[in-house]
Amino acid sequence: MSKQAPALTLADLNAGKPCCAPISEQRIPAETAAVLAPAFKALGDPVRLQLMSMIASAPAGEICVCDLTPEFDLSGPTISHHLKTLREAGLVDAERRGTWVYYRARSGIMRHLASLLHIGTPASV
Amino acid sequence: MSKQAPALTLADLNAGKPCCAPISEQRIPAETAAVLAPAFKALGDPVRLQLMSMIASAPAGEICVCDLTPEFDLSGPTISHHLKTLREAGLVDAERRGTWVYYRARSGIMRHLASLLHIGTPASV
DNA sequence: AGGCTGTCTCGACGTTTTTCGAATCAGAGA
DNA sequence: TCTCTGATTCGAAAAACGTCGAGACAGCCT
Repeated sequence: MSKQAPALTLADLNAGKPCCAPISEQRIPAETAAVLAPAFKALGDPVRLQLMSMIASAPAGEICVCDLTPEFDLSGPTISHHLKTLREAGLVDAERRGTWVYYRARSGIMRHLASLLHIGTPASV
Repeated sequence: MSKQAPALTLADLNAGKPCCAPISEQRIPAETAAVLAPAFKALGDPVRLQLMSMIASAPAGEICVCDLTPEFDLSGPTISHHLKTLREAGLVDAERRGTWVYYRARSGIMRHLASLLHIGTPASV
């Protein structure tokens, strides 16, 4: 699974605490930024953002690659590559069942990212 | 390659509605993804994520470039380039006052992005 | 077994991004 | 005016990225 050996991963961050301070309340240190940035980067492509949305909003909580691919004017390998990026960013999990592979969102991570971006009420800033 | 001028911008999206459905509740269409992705992409770099955090958490609600630059082992032009990226992504506003330029976060946009990522509270975590 | 289908890996390509130094622009002050 | 400082733009080079076709792998079904 881990091809590289980063000192810290997104999952580690999430495991440590239920959440984190929004970036508007506390300046994030360089190490934290290095761990978080790849997750945002993964969402920073229109295709991956759509994929993430399709996965996260799948009625069954998961969705087959075979349902994802035909929604784009892109080759199978390209979609597979984007899914791998999402996987390596820690945003989704994949599971093979027979011929098909199903993806599901890692909601804890998603919540983590949402909290980071959240800004309190304008007045409280 | 070079696409046509984007018919829609992040600011437009935000102006339309106070917020939007989280991607976990509703699959986002391609056009929306195309508008949103650049914002996440802008946050997808460790330097920019730190810059964003410093700007968003600035006590006065704004911060001078002269206070940002010395915090990194990067050249002035490089920091300036990242700030431009943040600006063009619609995440921050810049204002020149005399010799110095001040940046402030566009909290409406930030809230918008946070809401998008937010996942309700399904039984499974 | 053999073939078929769905998914992923590999190698390659053109494009985009990150970074720098040099040059330029904007304003303050002598 | 002329100079100094802060910030941005310009031009270039290396690295990373998005995309593809070809091939490999995994699990069905005759």
